[in-house]
Amino acid sequence: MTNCRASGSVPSGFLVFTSFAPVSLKPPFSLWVLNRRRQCGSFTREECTVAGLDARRLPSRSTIRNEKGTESAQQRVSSEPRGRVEALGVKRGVGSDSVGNGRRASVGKNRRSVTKEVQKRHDFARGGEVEDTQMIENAQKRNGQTSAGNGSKMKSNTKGGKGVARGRRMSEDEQILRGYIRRITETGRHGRWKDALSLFEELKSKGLRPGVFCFSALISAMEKAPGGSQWERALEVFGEMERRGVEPDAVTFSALISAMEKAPGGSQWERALELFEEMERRGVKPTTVTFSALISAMEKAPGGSQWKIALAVFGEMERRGVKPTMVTFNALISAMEKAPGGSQWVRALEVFEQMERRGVKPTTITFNAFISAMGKAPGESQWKIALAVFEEMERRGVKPTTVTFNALISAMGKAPGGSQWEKALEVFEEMERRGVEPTTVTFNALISAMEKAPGGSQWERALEVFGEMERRGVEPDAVTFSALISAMEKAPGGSKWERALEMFEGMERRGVELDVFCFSALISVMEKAPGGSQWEKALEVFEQMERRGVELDVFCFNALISAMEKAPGGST
DNA sequence: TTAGGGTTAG
Repeated sequence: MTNCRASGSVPSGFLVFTSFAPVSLKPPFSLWVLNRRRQCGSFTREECTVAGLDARRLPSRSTIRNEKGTESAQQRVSSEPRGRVEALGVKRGVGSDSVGNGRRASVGKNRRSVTKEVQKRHDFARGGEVEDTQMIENAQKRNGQTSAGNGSKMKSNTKGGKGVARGRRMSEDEQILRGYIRRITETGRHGRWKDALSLFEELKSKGLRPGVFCFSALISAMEKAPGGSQWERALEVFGEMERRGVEPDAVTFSALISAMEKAPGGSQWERALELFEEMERRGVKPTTVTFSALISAMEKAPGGSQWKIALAVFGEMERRGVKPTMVTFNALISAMEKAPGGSQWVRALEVFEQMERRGVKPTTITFNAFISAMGKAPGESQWKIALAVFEEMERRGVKPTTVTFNALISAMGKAPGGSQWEKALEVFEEMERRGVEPTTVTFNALISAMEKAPGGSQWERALEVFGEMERRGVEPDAVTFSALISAMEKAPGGSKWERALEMFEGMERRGVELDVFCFSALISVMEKAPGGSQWEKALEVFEQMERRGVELDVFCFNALISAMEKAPGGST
């Protein structure tokens, strides 16, 4: 990729990164995150603010105990956004025993607050190879037995619970149940959460009793629903699990935390932390996966990552001797990458170094996250480092993918003053030479790079890129159009507002969602119309946005204010 | 038989 080689001023080789001032990975709040309830009294308002929490809302441990001794985890975890879930209800065919109903049924009944006892049972359950019919467990509970010292391989019993069978034979029920679990997992992986729920209902209707594996699989299916849309239902499933007295394990909690991570519009990161705490209360030991999922939930917090907490979680993981893996480091780099304003790009670099020192091998995903972090550096993208990272990737034989090239194009596009738009095109050409398939995201990044070229000089090229996209049948989306409209705004000699309007109408024709980005861009286009502001049109656009119920933000107001300022004679 | 990581727009 000689075309994209960093210029002579770029330090070659990866050693350049060690020249940065070391940044400690041990944050001051590592303990705080995990024991925040116990310790909150000693924390400053600032610490709480940084963590996104209201100090006044942090109850003391004793308050929680006295409040309601029998309060269930489900209540604590999902008390707020319940309205919507209830309004939606659970799909047809789900009986009274279903996840949609009786969420509170566990309250005060089966809830055991003594975590040790729970853990014993938990250990027992995990120690046995199968427990999903719950029969063994239930029988044990009835008999008041515990798992102490029972390390033998337990096999599930037949229906009726006559004694515990030892040996390799699996009951028919159990085979059927395993089949269901496999299918729930499979449908879940394909995003078919409704099918997963139906299977769950079906197995119950056959008299099979779901256990921890089955519930975890179902929660995981909810977690994998497209767009993270079923995160609340994941909590509901957890509620049913509780109600049935099935003890969740580390896998259950990890899946739940992961569901919080994927919530649309940014993660439910506070709930993820609460789930983690609940896990602690019950004595369920978090694993590498749990911690990684938690870091990811911090990464995806709305409005930019909760990067400090992500570091704190990492620190806690270290303290406990839970070994971070490549996935953990990738999540941590991403959390640095998504810090508000791209402020933590140096830390992304530090995490990468840390990873290297530990002998954890970076993969394509690591490098992608890393390149992306360079592209987001505040003020000006660190495009030279991004290129150096790419070269290093090559040197190590780590294969770049579409995502790699997309991140690289974006980093070029964001170079100071839009100076690297040509390099963005070169990266694209290189991608083509290698037969790496460009996607909508690729073209969007490219259009955006053209839009940012100095003096709006490449507005026509932005249109050309769009034409190419069309020619290839790559579907444009809202991002494409808002970048295009912005390119029209920047044309030298005044915006091409008529073209922009055309694009906007094109969006509607194609059924592309009109979001606040494209409305704001269109308002700005009107403001910059040649010969003075088309302020009346700007106002019209704004009104249309309101009529359509598009959520307004600071950018669209700013755009409107700018347009009004230019109205002749101060008539508005 | 159950759990974790990467890309685009003002």
